[in-house]
Amino acid sequence: MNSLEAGAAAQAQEPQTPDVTELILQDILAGRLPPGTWLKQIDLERRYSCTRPEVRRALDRLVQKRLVEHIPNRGYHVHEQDGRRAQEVSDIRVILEVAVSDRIVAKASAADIANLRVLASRFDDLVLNGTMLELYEANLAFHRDLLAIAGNQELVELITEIRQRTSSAPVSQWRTRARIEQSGHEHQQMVDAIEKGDVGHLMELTRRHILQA
Amino acid sequence: MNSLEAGAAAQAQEPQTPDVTELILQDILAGRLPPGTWLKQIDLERRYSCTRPEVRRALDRLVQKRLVEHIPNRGYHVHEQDGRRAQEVSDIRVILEVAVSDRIVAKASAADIANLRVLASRFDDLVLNGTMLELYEANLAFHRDLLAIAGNQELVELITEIRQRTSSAPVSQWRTRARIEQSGHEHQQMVDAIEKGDVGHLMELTRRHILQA
DNA sequence: GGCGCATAAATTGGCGCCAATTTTGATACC
DNA sequence: GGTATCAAAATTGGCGCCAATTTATGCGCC
Repeated sequence: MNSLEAGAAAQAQEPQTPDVTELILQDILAGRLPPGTWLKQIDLERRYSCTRPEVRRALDRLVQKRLVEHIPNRGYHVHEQDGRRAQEVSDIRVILEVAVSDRIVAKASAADIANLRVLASRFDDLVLNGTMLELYEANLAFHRDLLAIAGNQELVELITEIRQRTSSAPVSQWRTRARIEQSGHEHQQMVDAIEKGDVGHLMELTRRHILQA
Repeated sequence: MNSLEAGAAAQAQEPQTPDVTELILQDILAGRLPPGTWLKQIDLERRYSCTRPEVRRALDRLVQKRLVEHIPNRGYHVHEQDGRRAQEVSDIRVILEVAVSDRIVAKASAADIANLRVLASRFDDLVLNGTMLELYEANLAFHRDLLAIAGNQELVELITEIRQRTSSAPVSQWRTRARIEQSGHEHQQMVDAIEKGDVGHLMELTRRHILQA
């Protein structure tokens, strides 16, 4: 009788109402809507087969997320990538993820480690047989589950949010294939460090991984 | 010709369009709309003398900020305070603010220190002659400017956001007048530590200040 | 007298229209 | 030929209405 989908991830995908906000966000993240693109309401309306109010609500939410910029009586456009902001977000990520390294090592169960290995392997597989977006999502999934071990749910949500805030073109964040493979290797090393209980090593790995990812 | 108010704080107050979202947020923070209160669109429409779409946009934004909860076909209500979440947010604050203590000490100029002393004094004055909300804002202002010294603008915004996320009733966060006076005293001590260049002391003061504030 | 049901009231939420502003294009003038 | 001005087209954004769902109320029934 009563609905029980409080969150947004009840099912993997909702074919009924895929939520326009999420669709536009995916297109921005995938690089299909490059920074600077003007988001005309008419175009979006047609592109996503939705109504005007839905488009407007989605745009307003994306403005709140700082992903698009709104200029009154002019329109909405995809926010230009800000080098300084990206650097600042990386710094924040380093501080937080390094700081909870000890909790991760302390709390990680055998099941947690096994799960991380699966996610790390999935990332490695997608290096060869996957799109950039799939790679991006696999990377996100690994880091989400890694952080979740620390036990601070709010922290997981927070970092997911701020990662979206800057990475307007996550596709271009890994420049070379060599760098991607390196990232995958670092994931494995991080899990190794957790298994061995080497907090210091995990901290250093995390720091370098985030700063040059 | 062209507008230059990119942000939202061009002037101290905008008598033209005070933005309903901000008004509702203030009322929630001030405790005038306690947790659990149902926010009927009709009531808000009349209370803030605005139109239906404005109310709806404001509610949607507050849902994004996690301050109100939305139940489809039922309505919006002020989010109940979650003890676990509040604890987690405090933990995050401790990690971040302690982590940038060294940068604050390193970068603080004489002007910065003078400014912090003014803000700390203002807080102390308001302990005697101010409302709880004024006190709350003065406290926020002190911590904002303190963090700003570290040079990471994104960090300042982030902490401002997550502080709003939980403190549905900031009025009740300081239980006794003695605790408030203690907070004011701690502000002064933190500025002293910065002036002396004592990073370790600032870190310890910050940690305690946040955890029991 | 208590419980269940049907009807009515209220509230939410989707949708479209029209005014205000801006941009673009053409025309006339220097 | 370039520039300023004016008009037309396009886009944004405010506003209200009406259907769908839920909640409250009163009536009949057990």
